[in-house]
Amino acid sequence: MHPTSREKILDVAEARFAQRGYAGVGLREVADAAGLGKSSLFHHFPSKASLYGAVLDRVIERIEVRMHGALEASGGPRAQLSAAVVGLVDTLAEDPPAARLLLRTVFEDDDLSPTETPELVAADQRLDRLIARIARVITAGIEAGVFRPISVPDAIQTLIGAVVYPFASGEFGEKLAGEIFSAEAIARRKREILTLIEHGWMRPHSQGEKS
Amino acid sequence: MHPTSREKILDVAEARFAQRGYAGVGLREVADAAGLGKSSLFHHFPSKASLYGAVLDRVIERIEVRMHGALEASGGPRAQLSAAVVGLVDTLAEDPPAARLLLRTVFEDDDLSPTETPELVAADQRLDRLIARIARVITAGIEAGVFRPISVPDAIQTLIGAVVYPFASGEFGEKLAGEIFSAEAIARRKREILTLIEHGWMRPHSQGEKS
DNA sequence: TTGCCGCCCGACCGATCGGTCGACTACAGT
DNA sequence: ACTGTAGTCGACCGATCGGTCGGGCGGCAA
Repeated sequence: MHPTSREKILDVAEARFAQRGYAGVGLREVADAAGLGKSSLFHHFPSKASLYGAVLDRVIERIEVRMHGALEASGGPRAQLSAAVVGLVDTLAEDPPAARLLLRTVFEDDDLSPTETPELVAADQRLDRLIARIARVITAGIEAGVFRPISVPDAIQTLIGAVVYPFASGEFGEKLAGEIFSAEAIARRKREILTLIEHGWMRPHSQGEKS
Repeated sequence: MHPTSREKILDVAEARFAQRGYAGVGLREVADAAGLGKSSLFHHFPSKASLYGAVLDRVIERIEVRMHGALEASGGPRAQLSAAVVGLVDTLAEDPPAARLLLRTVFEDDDLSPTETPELVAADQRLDRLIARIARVITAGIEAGVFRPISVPDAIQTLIGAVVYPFASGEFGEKLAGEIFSAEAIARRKREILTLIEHGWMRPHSQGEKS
């Protein structure tokens, strides 16, 4: 309802960090947008890096929650991976700044990685667990003969690039393909990825396979 | 041999902008790395935005040169698109900061787009022409029945995400898949994209098609 | 020799950066 | 009524930001 100040700060910080990047956003700007004085930010977060970490952790947590069910659901690796991709797309679509924030974070390995901010290492670990789970599903699919013997890390990189980037592409993407977050665009993205997985990674379908 | 000061500035600025982003890089840092005083930068570029634009334009120009031949070569759309992708991967591999710089630029639409820096609009136009050419090849492939009737803008977005992102993923990508710019990694990326295109976008191969 | 010009420099400008400090308010427990 | 505490604030800190200015230095033409 009335979001707490902390949540309000996280919301505006997420949008700003996604739009202008870590170095490009001033705490003054965040505070103003949250309706607070700059000093008040430091009562909720000890530093700028910590605020960024908290924002990032919250985003990754949302994705984790959404993909958890899909990855552990019954059904073969094929169904699990498809459901996970759909869940990821849905999460990114519901939280428009998320995709850009994630990719920007990957690019900031210099400014952010060496930092020992606890929120950042928490977010890192969360992401590692999530990726490990996806890798496990793909590996299982290969061993079961459902997937071609592809390189798992490269497949994950392709997945990230093909799923996350379009939702982070902003004005450029809109000039190319129209409204990014429209229902049709989201559906097109799911179809694009799913057919790519289907034809590119799966073996030609033989009857009686568990999907 | 002895690069001119202007080229030296462009080189170090490209690396720095890719690593830390537009807002994250100070001109002092660029000048020092180029072995110059900060004031000297302004004798070669009138502003920071102009320097960024010149860096970006040079990167896009390299890609344009490399892909031009592939896109206009004889052979069907299938061969043209494959050659173009290979050319893009090679260019990104030879100029490691390029991928990250390109994606970062896409994300900076706020700080950079409204700017009327001539170098930036030149880079923009260059990129537009390149994308239009790729779109034309894919469209031709669909009309010729070689490709499935896919959404061309979405296919291009997928291509950008799957080709460019992995080379921009830095430490994260290396933790996942090892050295990004090793010869093997580059070969794996080509294979990954090519098979994805082959199975995901092309119609099942019938004899006698011009490839 | 003179004068010009491309290149480089240190000093300086106002603005903004992340972060600190001390004080003030409102409410909780006792 | 007293005290502690969570939350907010404006003023202030040193550092750095992009950018300007005036002058120095070396080669080249007249």
